[in-house]
Amino acid sequence: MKPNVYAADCPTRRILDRVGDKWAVLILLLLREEPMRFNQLRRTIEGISQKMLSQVLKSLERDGLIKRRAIATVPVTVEYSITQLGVTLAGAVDPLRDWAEQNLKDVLAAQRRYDSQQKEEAA
Amino acid sequence: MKPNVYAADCPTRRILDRVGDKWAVLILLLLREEPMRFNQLRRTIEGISQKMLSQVLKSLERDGLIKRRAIATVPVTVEYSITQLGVTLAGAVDPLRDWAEQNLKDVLAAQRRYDSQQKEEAA
DNA sequence: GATATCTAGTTTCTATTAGTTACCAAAGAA
DNA sequence: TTCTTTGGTAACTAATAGAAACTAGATATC
Repeated sequence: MKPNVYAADCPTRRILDRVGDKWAVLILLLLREEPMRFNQLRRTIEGISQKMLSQVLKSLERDGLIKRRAIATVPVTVEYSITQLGVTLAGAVDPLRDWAEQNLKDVLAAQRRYDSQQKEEAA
Repeated sequence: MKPNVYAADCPTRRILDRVGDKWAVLILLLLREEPMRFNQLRRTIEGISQKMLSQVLKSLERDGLIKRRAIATVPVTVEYSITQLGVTLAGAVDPLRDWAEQNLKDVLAAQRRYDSQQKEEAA
């Protein structure tokens, strides 16, 4: 009864797409360390815009992976924290991050090989 | 000496982006099962266009994750197969796929909760 | 002989999405 | 008075994903 991950309508693929999100995983890993506020996240993640951050936080909350808590201070404080479900997903992402760190050199070397061969063929 | 995954120029993030690619992981998992030809892949992966398939195959080859082998038949046959490096990456993706399969129900439930609450607030 | 088929792509164009910039309200500080 | 802070939103633009048509070269069909 294995779901067919290659079919267009496979619900598992919807989740893989979600995880594939450029910023989502980064945010999840950060919030696993400690709860954080909106602008704190923005400053930590280089290159993310307010709009994207707001958007991704909303979708992560919708998926039940993080929690949003607004505190009535002035100006208002909004704290984001990871949920139990989010922690398990972050755990599943760890092997991937480890792989990236261990194999980065090999990938870069492969890219250089490929690029120099392409240049050769063009000449 | 931990790389800062949250910095814009972190090379590890380049790889996470790569893995985050919608089709790349799907193709990698397929080729781990058995080598496949271009149109065979296209038919198996529902919803992928020829352009995207061609593009993703090229970038996977560039990263040294798959191999391309053209056989001089008529019409020409091109076989794609996974490399050793690709196998290790696919292995790191497995926990993610397992997580998706196990927790899909919870995610969908969270989405329904969120959506109905939004509708309530709008009313 | 003209047309259709297979292969593995590329080209062109459009729709969607990602990202940038400017702006909002409310309150405190300079 | 203007500037800064909070956590966003609205409008706009750049980048990318995807749809559809086209390519080549040889073989099969009408």
